[in-house]
Amino acid sequence: MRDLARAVGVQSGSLFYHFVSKEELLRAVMEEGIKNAIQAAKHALDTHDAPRDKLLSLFQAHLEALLGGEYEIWVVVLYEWRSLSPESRSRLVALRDAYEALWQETLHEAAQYGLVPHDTHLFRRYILGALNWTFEWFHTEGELDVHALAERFLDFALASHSRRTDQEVVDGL
Amino acid sequence: MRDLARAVGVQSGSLFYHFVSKEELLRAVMEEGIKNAIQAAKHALDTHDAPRDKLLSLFQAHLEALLGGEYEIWVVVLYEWRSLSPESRSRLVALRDAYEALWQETLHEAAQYGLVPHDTHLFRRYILGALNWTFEWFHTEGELDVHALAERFLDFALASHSRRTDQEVVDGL
DNA sequence: GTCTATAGGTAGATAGAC
DNA sequence: GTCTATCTACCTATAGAC
Repeated sequence: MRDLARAVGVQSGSLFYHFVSKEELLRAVMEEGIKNAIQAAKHALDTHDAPRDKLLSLFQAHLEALLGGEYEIWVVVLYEWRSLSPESRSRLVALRDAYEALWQETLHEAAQYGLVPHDTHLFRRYILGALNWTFEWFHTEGELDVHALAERFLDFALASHSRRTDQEVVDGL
Repeated sequence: MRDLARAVGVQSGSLFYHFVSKEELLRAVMEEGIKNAIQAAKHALDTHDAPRDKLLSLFQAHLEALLGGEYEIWVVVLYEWRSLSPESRSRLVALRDAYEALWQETLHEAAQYGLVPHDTHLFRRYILGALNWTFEWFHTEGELDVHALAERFLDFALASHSRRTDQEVVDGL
């Protein structure tokens, strides 16, 4: 709390006028991060139509949020769940579920076009794991840019399917 | 430190006879975890020959270590790097690199057989991200067992390549 | 090697002046 | 809304007896 107070230029006690406790402040930060991610994902989906384009834009929105510079927000959104009370956690779980529902929907549609495996529930966890873990190593790779990374990871994810011809996809193979 | 002391049945001060500081204890725990993972991975690789079998056994060894019950070790190995001094971190980075080198080697061989993409460096980060993130959700999925999960994730990873015929693989396509 | 006791420091949070 | 001042509790680590 003292570090945060210094960062915004007030005394540590002053923060408790705005947040009743340290945990409430943590929850507020995490909540804002997830809400922003939801908005970014919705915008990405709204501006694309083809299933593969939707998927790529989701990959890009996710990685841009995570790696785009707001390190401090994401380090807590990713790793401070264990510091929350059950009540705070519940509120955030609801938001996270809303975010993952956007993925679920998009993956479900993609699966119907043969782009991804049909077990979209497990595949979603697989993909989001690969994406979230970039937070641990991306900053050490100077040469790679976020958009390029999204495309490479989408290639990895679609591998089997994207190699099939368009006609095969139409045929439902 | 008091919690740990209570868990082993001594007073908190007694722990400092065995470890000069809290950080040294943390480092020792993390080090043991990674060393065990390296041994498990080496054993897995030693007992399999075919590239796909080696890969599957690596997936299984990784997930068994991570999800097999030693929750307390892995929560620190995965998430307490930021608590270490640069010196402690360096020692652990060396160990982690040794572990990842085993993956790199295995993936390189698999790529030569057309099982995985040729950019094994990025693909390794992609796969290990998906695997490590299971730590966040696996315990909530009562029905799934670790070995089955390894197979499903390997399917996701190999998708494109495993669908090709054996002859195509031999031909190097 | 473990104990008791405690030093020295920091944490979250509060009270009341302004 | 922010300040100063401080309370209470906790933390890592140490000293010296056994």
